Amino acid sequence: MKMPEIADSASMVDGAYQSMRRKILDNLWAPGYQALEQEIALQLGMSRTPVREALIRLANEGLVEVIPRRGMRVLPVSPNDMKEIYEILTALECMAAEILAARQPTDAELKPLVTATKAMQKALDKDDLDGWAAADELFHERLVHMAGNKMLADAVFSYWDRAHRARMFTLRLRPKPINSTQEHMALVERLRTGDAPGASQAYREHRQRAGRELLGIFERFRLQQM
Amino acid sequence: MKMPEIADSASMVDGAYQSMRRKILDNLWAPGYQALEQEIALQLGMSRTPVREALIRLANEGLVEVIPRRGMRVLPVSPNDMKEIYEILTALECMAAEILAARQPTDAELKPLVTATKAMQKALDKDDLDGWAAADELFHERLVHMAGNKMLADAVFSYWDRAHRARMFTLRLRPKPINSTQEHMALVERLRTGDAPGASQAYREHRQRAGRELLGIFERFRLQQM
DNA sequence: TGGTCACTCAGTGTATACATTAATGAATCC
DNA sequence: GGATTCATTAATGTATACACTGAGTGACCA
Repeated sequence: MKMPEIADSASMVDGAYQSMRRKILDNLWAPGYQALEQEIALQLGMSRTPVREALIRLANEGLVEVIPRRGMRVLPVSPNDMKEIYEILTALECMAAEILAARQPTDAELKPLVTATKAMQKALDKDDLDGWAAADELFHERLVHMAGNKMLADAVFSYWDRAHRARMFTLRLRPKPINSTQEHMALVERLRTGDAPGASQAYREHRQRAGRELLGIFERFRLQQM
Repeated sequence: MKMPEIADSASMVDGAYQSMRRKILDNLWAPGYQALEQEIALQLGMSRTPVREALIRLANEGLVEVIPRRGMRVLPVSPNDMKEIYEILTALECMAAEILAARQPTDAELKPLVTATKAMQKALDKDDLDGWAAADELFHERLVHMAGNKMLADAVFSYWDRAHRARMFTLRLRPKPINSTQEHMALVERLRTGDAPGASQAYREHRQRAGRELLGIFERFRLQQM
C-alpha cells in the first residue's frame, strides 16, 4: 500500500514546506544533509518549482541554506548560534512575561500554565524526558501566546524551531531538570500578583540557566555543530 | 536614453527583491498598493518567476501579502502592529545594550555612538529632522551591531524596516525630539561603566517613550494604517 | 425587477523547457 | 609527473507554457 509522501495541503508549496520542515526538525535530514532540488521534487512527487519556493521560506527561517549549484543543505546549529538564539529568546520571552504580568491575569487564565507545570513534574517523576520536554514547550508556548503579541509569538516559535534539534539532542545528556518545576511555579506566582519586573527577572534567570547548561554540554561533548 | 529599471544585482531575484523593498520603504508603493505578478515582471523587465521568488521573501518579512488571485498587496502597519513591533524592538535592543555593557566596551569602541549622538544634536539645532532621524538610526544600528549577536541584529533590522514608513511619516508630527540626545548620552555612560541593568533600563525607557509618542500621534490623527 | 445559474476569463500555481555557468575530468604541454 | 587549459556536463536560474480555479458578468427565469 502506497502512502502519499505528504499530507494533502492547501498547495504543493505548502506541502513541500511542511514536509521538509518536519524532516529537518525530526532529524531525518540531519544537519549537513544535502540534496538537489530535482531529487527532492522527485521524492515529493512534484516539480522543482514548488520545492524551490518552499526552500526560500526555509532558508529565510534559517533552517537550510541554498548553495548555488549543490542544492540545499540543512544548516547545523553551532554553539555560537545557540548562544545567539538563547539571547534572543531570553529577551523576547522576558518581554512576554512582563506584558502578561502587567495585565494581571486571572487564576482562570493562568490555569493552563499550572497544568503544564504539573504535567512536567509528573513526567519527571516517571523519568519520561520526552514527556517533560513536551510539557515544558507547552508551558512556554502558552505563556507567549497569552502575552497577546502575535508577532512576538511568531518570532519566538521561529527561533525555537532552529534550536529544537539541539535541545532534543542534549535532553538526555544534561542533568535532570529538577529545578524547572520550582522555577515555573515561581514565575506563575509573579504573573498572578502582577509583578512585571519580578516575572521578567524570573524568566531571565530560568532561561539563562538553561542556556548555560546547554552550552556547557556542547562544550563538554565538543559538539561543534548540531 | 533608457535606464535599466534596477541596478544590476547578482541575480534577478535579488534585483527584484531590492527594487520592490526600496519602493515600499520609500513609500512609492504606498500601503495598500496592489499589483499583479505580471505587471511587476513587465515593469522590472523580467519574467514572473524571479518576481514570485522575491515576493515570497518580502511576504516572509511582513512587508507584503500575496493574495491568491489579486497579486501582491503592500501591507499597512496598523497601530496594533506598531505596538507589537515596538515591544519586540524594546526587548531585543535592551538585550543588545545589556550584552554590550557586560562586555565593558572601551572609549574607542564607544566613539561611533558618541559621534552619532553629536550628529543628532547638530541636526536638531539646524531643524534638520531627516538628518536627525538618519543619525538616530545610525546610533541604534551601531549599538546593535556592537553587541555582537548577528541574528539579533538581523531581527532588529527586519522589524525596523516594517516600522520605517510609519516613523518617517510621524517625524514631522511629533514634538521635537529634544530629549533624545540626553537619553543617548546617559545610555552611553552606562555602557562605558559596564552597568548592564542600567543600560537595559535606560534603553527601555527611551524606547517606551518613543513608542508612546508614536502611538499617541496615530491616535490623534486617527491613522488607522500606515 | 431581482435573483440565480452558468459561462467566461483573467491570474495564479505548477510543470516544463531552455540557457547559463561552475565544477569535474581528460588531455596536452612543460 | 604535475599543472594548466579546454571541453563536457550537471544543476541552477529564468522563461514560458498550461491547467485550474474563483471572481465577475450576462442572460434567463420567476
